[in-house]
Amino acid sequence: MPEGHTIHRAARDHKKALMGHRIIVSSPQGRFSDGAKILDMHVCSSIEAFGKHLFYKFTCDMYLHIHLGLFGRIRKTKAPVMAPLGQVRVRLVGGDCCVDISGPTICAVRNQDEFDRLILRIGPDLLRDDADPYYFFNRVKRSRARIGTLLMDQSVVAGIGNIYRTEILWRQNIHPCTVGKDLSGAQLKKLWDDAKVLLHVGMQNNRIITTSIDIKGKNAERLNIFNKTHCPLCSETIEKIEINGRSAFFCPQCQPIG
DNA sequence: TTGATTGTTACCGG
DNA sequence: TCCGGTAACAATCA
Repeated sequence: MPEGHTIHRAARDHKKALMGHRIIVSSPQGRFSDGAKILDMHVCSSIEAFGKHLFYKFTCDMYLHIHLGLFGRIRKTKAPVMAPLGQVRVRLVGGDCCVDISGPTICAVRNQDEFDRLILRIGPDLLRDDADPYYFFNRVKRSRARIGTLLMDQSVVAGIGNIYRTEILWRQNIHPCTVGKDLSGAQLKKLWDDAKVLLHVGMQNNRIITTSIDIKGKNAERLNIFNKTHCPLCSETIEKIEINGRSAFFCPQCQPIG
């Protein structure tokens, strides 16, 4: 479910609902009792997203670190608090808000030092104002890896997942197997700018939208070629390949190998 | 029951 | 040192 926009959206929403409140952190299924005990009843002082990582900071100077992985979900509900739905690992209750987190691959309590080291590993985040595009350009230009691999490497650029990878490369007419070194500065600048726009659109709408078709229609197509059979531009048959174990799609006509 | 899935890390071999 | 492949982990749905 989550690419970068999901996490940043959650951070924004949860800030309004949880910050400044005393928070009860619990593990309804008893699957994360260590974190729950440490953070019980402290005030939430900030919530921030870095790429796909989410950090809730508490006044006891500890962070709750969440990464949803492939299957994780965040559900926010209003009081009264209901029985948890599915395998809820952590529940945050404060103000009139209840946040349930299920299926995360990372769900841990961090101190300041651990937080600082984690942040260093994360590349420029397309959804953060402080993101440095030149770091991304340089990493790609020096690399012999395929751009399809590099876009998913969160130390190169943070926030892009499997669906955005396919869609962004199609929009820029770049074959996913093109080697990083072979891309021009102009191509990389367009790639960065487009990715940034798409992630912001995703955050606004709370869903991935990469088509320019009217997004208000309920049945409007929201993706161009991901999981599709034909290219919406040239009608060519879309090809499916695996890159680093994940499916990638491309149009052989619109995305010639560079 | 099986397979697929909007993710990441560790480890190994070339 | 870089890059690709594999396994492991997570939860849900068709």
